[in-house]
Amino acid sequence: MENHPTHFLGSSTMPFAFYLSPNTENSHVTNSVYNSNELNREVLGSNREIRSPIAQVKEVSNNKNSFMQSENEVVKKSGNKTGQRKNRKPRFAFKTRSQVDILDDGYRWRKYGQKAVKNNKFPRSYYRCTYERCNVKKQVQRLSNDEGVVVTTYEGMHAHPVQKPSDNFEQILNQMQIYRPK
DNA sequence: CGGGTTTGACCGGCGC
DNA sequence: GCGCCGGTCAAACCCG
Repeated sequence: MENHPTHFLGSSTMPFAFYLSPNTENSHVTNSVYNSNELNREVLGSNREIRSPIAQVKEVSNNKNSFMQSENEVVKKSGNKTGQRKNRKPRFAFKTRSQVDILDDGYRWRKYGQKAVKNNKFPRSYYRCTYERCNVKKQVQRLSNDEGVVVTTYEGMHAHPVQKPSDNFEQILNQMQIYRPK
């Protein structure tokens, strides 16, 4: 994983709807935030040097999901010439304290890979949105030092409605959707 | 049978 | 160039 300069997003710009489904009753979200340094170390298991200065970690003061954006701007590494970076999409990650790995966010995901993570006893799972031509991906992984915490990283944004109807949780969904930027 | 998961192979970027 | 590493592919497999 390369350097992803991180831009912490305020809670008013949540790019996707998120809600907890009835079968994740053991879940509740934490309110701590990682920047990409910590992400690299703790989540991605990388101990390589951090190269890019990033936004400060900010504690979220409410009880909502905490998340961050890791944006793929062009960051010139030392001695790098013309940016031959490829299409890296923005990433949004947040931590959730949950017993289950699969957080139901209303979209349908198909798992396409799983990899062991260095310095982590838990594997990382890769998912892709099954909506036609929707390219949103996410990866889910559990922290090895705090196995009650699940980190979900979204890549890209859905440009389509949620596919899964939510019965009595629809209100929560709608509440969360007010944070969607136009 | 259709859709999702598993899992080893494969690929491309990067550091040495 | 070589090997490591994160990410993806895809065939086999599983399951309702």
